[in-house]
Amino acid sequence: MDLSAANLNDQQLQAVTSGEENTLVIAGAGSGKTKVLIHRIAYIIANFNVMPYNILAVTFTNKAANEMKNRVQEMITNPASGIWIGTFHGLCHRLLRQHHQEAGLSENFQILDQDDQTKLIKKIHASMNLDELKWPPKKSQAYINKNKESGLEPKDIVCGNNPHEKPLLEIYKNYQEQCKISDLIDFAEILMRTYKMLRGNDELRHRYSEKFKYILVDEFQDINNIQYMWLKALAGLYDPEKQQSTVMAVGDDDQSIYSWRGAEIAHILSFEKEFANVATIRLEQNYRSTGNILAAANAVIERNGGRLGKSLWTDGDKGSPIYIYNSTNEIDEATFIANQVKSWTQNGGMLQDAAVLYRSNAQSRMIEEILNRHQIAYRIYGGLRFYDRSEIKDALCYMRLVINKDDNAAFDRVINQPARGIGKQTLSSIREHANSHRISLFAAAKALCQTNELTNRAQTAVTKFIDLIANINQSIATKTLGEAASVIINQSGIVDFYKKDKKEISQAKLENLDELINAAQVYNNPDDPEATPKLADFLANSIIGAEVTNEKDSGNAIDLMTLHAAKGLEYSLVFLTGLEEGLFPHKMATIEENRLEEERRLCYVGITRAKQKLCITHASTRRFHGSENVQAPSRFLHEIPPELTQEIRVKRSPVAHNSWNQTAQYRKPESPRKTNVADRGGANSNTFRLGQRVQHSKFGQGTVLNYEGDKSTGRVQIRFKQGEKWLVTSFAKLEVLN
DNA sequence: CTACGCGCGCTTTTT
DNA sequence: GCGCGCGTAG
Repeated sequence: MDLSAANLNDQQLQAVTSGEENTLVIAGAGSGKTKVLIHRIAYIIANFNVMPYNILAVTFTNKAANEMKNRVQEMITNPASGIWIGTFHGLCHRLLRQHHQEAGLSENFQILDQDDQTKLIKKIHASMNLDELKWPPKKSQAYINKNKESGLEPKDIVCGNNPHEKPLLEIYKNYQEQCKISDLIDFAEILMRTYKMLRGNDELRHRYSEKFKYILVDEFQDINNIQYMWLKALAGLYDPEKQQSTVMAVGDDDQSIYSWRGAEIAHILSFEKEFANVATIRLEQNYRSTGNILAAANAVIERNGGRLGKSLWTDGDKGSPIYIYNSTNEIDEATFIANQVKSWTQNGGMLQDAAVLYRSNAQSRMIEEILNRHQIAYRIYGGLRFYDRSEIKDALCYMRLVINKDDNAAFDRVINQPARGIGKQTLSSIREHANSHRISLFAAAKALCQTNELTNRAQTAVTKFIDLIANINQSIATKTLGEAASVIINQSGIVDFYKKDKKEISQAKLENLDELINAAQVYNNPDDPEATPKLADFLANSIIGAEVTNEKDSGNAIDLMTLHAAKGLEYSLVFLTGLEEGLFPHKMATIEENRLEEERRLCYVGITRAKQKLCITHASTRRFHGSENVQAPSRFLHEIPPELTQEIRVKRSPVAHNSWNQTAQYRKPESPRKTNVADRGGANSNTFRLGQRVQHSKFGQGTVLNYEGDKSTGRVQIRFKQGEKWLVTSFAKLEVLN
């Protein structure tokens, strides 16, 4: 295979062409790790006399998996379809579907997402009469997931009479029972069950470890216990007498930011110890950022202890200094960003080459508001996913119920959506009957109707619902997936429900439902593209296989996102905001040293997103949870050598906190993507006049006292009953009354 | 059943 | 300050 065209540096080449030994690639930010991974795959196929189906490549996100699939496809001439490329969850799910019997699941098992899981746990708490204050459902959820991530089922846990754990274990048991009744498995269970299936089934384990002669794992620093054990099982480590797979683990200990999700960097060390003959290669040459940015990143991350050790370098220029701006408050911070973005675009920069990063989502509000005010288009990256929208989840739950009437989570969600007269009382009778007979809610509902144990009205409504599901089930029997989706969505009543409502939002929901039908029509099982698409696969895929859509058209807009969401991305211009003690590093993380180190890694991730220009901001005061706080600069700011930085001071008219009301006129965007809509006010003239009467959706009627600018760009002061407010007219939705 | 009002809590969230 | 979840009123 000719690699000369690939332009690999020595270390990259060494990784790509390593032989049959296991390899650990410590890949710094921007060091070309995806390039190494895909060239490695092509190299294996060309040089090791194996077929694509002998290769397994694992990632964490669907986005990464899809990117790898596409790039591999481009590189190799014989079709890559045989390669298993996917996320841990996607690949495990594929194994479970293929071997559902061995895994103890039925053919159409479905997946309980995080939301469903929380709801189910709450129901269990209620049925156990637990005090929600003493036993927060969140704690139970964490307990269950943590144990599953360690591979512990309830039967594996010994807690004796420990009063702190005993009820949790009881909840875990009940939860598992409920999942079993409903034929549902949660995210953690996908992994645990696959691992247990492989561990407990020698024939199956041998088959797959022989199949996957080469295994590649991306983002290895994020791997959790069960994922690591799964890898060991597939690589043949539990079968020392057999030939073992060749594993390449690629990761960056400095970018481990998901320990709170169970990721453990220690697995990198375990990998070096437990796998035979591990060669470690470091990719330290950075092709992304300027010298100053890398120097800052290195200086910050050096403060962490216990690193594997790595120092990024570039043969490019130092570039501009790292700009630091100390704002008076968060309004000033956002205004500064808006102005900087303006001069960036005025100097020929593109909006989509810029990003604003923040530690927590709440910080985006003010930035959105000011960007709106300045007519700068932005997108929130990592907002609500298509499949998380309520109408879509409702539709999916109808589909789930149609293929499996025992799916309690689905039953719960749609039994009275749209409202069909089945109230709390009726539901609790159903639930009680289901719990005492250990049957599903659907079965319980049916039983209660047959024995006339409900009020007449309730019985009629419940019977109607049961018949509805049965009828739909019948009518889709011979239909294609797309037709079935359409039938289910239309007959369920959700379409009529939204059609009756003339609000804009309902219209959008109807469009989303159409889009879902569309998705069903074009769906093909990525694991088995030849097969006739099945509803069960489509449903599962919508939960674990769907890429987090950040809307089709990226358009010319600046990206706003959390630091966590930024991992893996790069921008010419990056604003790193809110570098203040308590916010970043976050207060909750400053108590323990290891959590502080994770915050520092997060900072490292943030800095290394920037290609050319990095702008760090911190506010002297910031409004939080409703009150104003004095903010000290983040310790991370002091960790950047001053010679790399340049403090920015701007001439500005003082922006006092209350000079205009910063929240009253804020309206939450309905879509993750948001571009500016100028002049949403309902009036026809483009200016206000003093004394004009106006109507505001929240504050009621008021009188215009003062105004600045016109309706599309300005703001207006209005006296309402509850006081005087400055509102930004482009989004205050004011109606002129006279 | 829906609409409103009150109280609580509040980091990040690949699947 | 805002959203949510729960409780009560209509």
